[in-house]
Amino acid sequence: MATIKDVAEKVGVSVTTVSRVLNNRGYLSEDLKRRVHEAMKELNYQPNELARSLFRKKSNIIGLIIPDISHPFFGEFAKHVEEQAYKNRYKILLCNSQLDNKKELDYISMLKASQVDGIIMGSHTLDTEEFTSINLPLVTLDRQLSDSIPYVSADHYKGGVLATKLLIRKGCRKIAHISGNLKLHLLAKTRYDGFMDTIKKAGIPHVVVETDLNGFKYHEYEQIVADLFRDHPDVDGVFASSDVIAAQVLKECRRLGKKVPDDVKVIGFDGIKLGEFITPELSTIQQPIKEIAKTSVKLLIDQINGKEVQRENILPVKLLEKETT
Amino acid sequence: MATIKDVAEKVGVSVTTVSRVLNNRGYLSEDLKRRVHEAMKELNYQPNELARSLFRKKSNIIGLIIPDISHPFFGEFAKHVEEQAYKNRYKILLCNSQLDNKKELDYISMLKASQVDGIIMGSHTLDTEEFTSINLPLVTLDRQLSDSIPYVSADHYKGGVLATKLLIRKGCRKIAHISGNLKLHLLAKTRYDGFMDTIKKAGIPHVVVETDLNGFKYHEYEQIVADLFRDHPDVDGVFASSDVIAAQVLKECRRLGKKVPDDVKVIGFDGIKLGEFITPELSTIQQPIKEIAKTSVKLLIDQINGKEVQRENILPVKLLEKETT
DNA sequence: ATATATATGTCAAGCGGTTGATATAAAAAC
DNA sequence: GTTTTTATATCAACCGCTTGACATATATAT
Repeated sequence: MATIKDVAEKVGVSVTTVSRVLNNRGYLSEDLKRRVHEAMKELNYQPNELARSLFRKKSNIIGLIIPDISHPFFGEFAKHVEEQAYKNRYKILLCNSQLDNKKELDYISMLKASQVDGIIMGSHTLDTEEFTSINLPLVTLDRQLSDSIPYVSADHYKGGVLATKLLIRKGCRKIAHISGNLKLHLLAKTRYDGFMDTIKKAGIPHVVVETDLNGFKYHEYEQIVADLFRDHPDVDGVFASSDVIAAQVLKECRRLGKKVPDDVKVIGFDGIKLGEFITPELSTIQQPIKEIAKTSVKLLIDQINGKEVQRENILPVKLLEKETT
Repeated sequence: MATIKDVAEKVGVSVTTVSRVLNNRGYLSEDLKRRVHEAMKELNYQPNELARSLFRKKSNIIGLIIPDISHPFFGEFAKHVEEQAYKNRYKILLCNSQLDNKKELDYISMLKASQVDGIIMGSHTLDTEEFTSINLPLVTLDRQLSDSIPYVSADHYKGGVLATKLLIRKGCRKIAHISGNLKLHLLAKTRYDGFMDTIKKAGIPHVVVETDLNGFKYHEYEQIVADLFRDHPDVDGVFASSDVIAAQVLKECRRLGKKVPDDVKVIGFDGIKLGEFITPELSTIQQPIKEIAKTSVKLLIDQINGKEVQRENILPVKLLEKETT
C-alpha cells in the first residue's frame, strides 16, 4: 500500500503539503492540487484510516450490539441502522451477543479498545452499573437504564392495549398472551402491562405464558405454544409478542384443526416484512423499525458531536389488521 | 482514556516495560507483572487497538459485504460469519450494499482504507477486473471470479435437479421455475441449469420467470407470481429460487383458491429457519448456511495467515420434503 | 518605504502503541 | 577471576497521518 510519503516523493513536496491537499487546509494552488491528486491516482493511494483515526481520536465507527442478527426484527433494524450510518459516513461494527452475558461484556470492551465513537445497545443482559462505566456515547434500544442514557423504543404499552382491545372487540372469550421474557427489564415488557390493564378492565379470562431467556431459539416456541393449547384448549384469542411466535401459533392451530380466525384469533407484534408472506396474513402491531433505527443513529451521532439529546424517545406503533383476527 | 504512558508513570517504569508486560515479551519478574496489571485495573486501562493495528499492520477486522442483512438467508449467513470470526478474535465490519454498484465500490474502498485484513463478498454487482485490483485476501460467496479468488457456494445445480425431480416424481404436468436474476453471474444461476437439464430430459412442459435486479424488494415478488399464474393457469408445480418467493407462491395459491399440494406443488430454496413457520410447511432445498459461513471465514483467515487455500468450495445441499409437495 | 494580507511550503512534535538494539547487574559456568 | 548466561529495564525509531509554528516570497495597502 502506498503511503502519503510515496505520494510526497512522487510529487516532490513534503508529506505535510500532501496532507494539506488531502484535508484542504491552508492555501493550495490549483496546480499543486492537481499534481498531488494525479500522483494519488497513479499510486492508487488511499489514506490509512487507522492512522487518521489515531490522530483525530475519532474512528467514525459505531458499535452495534444486538442479540441475533438473523432474527427478522433485528435484521431489519440493523439494515436501517447501517443505512443511516452510511449516510453519515460512519461504519458499523457488528456484534451479535446471542444474549450471552459474557459475550456482551467482551464485545463492549472490544468496542472500547477499538475506539468506536459510540455504541447502539440492543442486547441487554447487563446491569445498570456495568453500563455507566462504559463512558462512551450510548443509545439503548428498548431499555431504560440510567438518567443519562437516551433510549429509543416503540410504544409497547400502547401496542399491548391495541392488540388486546382488538381481540376483545372481535369477541374473544379467553385470551392468551405469549410474552417475551419479563426478567430482561426491557420496555417490551410494557406490552404485557398493556395487555393486563386492558384485559382486567374488561374482565375477560386470560392466561399469560413467558418465553425463556435463551434468546430466540425458535424450537422453544413450538413447545410453549403446544403447551398453551394443551393446558388451555378453550383459548380463542392469542396476542403473541412477536410475529415469529404468532406464526408458530398459526402452525399449531392448523395442527390442532382450529380455524383462524374463526376458532382462534391471532395477533402478533413487530410488523416484520416477512410477516406479509404468512398465510393467512397476520394481524400485527407494527413497530416503526426504520424510524427507531433512524432515531437511534441520530441520537448517537448527536451525542458524539457533543449535543444534548432527549432521553426518552418513544415512537408510535400501528395496528395492522389483516386476516388472522 | 488512560494510555500506556499513564500506566508506566503510575508503576514508575518506562512505557516499553509496560508494553512488554502487555505482550509478554522478554523476561519479566512476576512482581513486575503484578504491579503493572494492578495499575491497569486501577486506571481502567485498555490498549488502543488503533495504535496497535497501525504498528502491526493488522487490524483483526474482516469486511462483510452482503446485499441485504434483513434478508433471512443473509441474516443467517452473517450470524454464522460473526460467530466464527468472534471465535478467531476477528471483528466484523458490516456492509449492506443493497446491490447498489456504487455503494459496493464505495464500501470496498472504505474497507481498504480501514485496513481490514480481508473481505467476504456476498454481493456481486462488480466486474472481475474491479476485483483483481482489491489486492486483499478475499472470499466470494456464490460467485466464481478469477482463478486466484476462492469461492464458497452450495451445490446449486444439484439443488435444482433435486427440486425438479421431486416435482416430476410427484406427478406435476407443467412446472414453473421462478429464478433469481440470471444476469448477476452467480453460481445460484446453476439452479436454473439443473432445472432445465432435468425438465428437458423428462420432456415436461415448463416455464421460467426471472426476478429483477433490484435486490430483494419483496413487493416485486407479488407481481411476478401473480403474472405467472395469470399467464399459465395450468401450472401445477413451482420451483422457487428462494423460500421467501415460495411463500409468496403459497399466498397467491390461497388467493386463487388453489390447494397446496393437491392442485399445485411448491418447493423453495435456501432452507431458512423461518421457513419452518410457514403453513403448510414448505418443502425446500436446504443450503448448509452455517457450513458456508464457516468455510468462508476459514478460507479468509487462512489467506490472511499466508496459507494456500482451495479455490473451489462447493457444499452439499439437502432436500427437505415437507407438506407443500 | 513600510506594514499587511495573501500564497506556498517545511519542520518537528505528537496520536498510542511496539520492538530491535543496548545497558546493567546478578547468577552460573569455566 | 573471567566469561557466559539469565534477568530486568530503557532508548529511540517507527507505524501513517495531522497540525501548530515558522519561513519565505509576492501582491496590496498605507
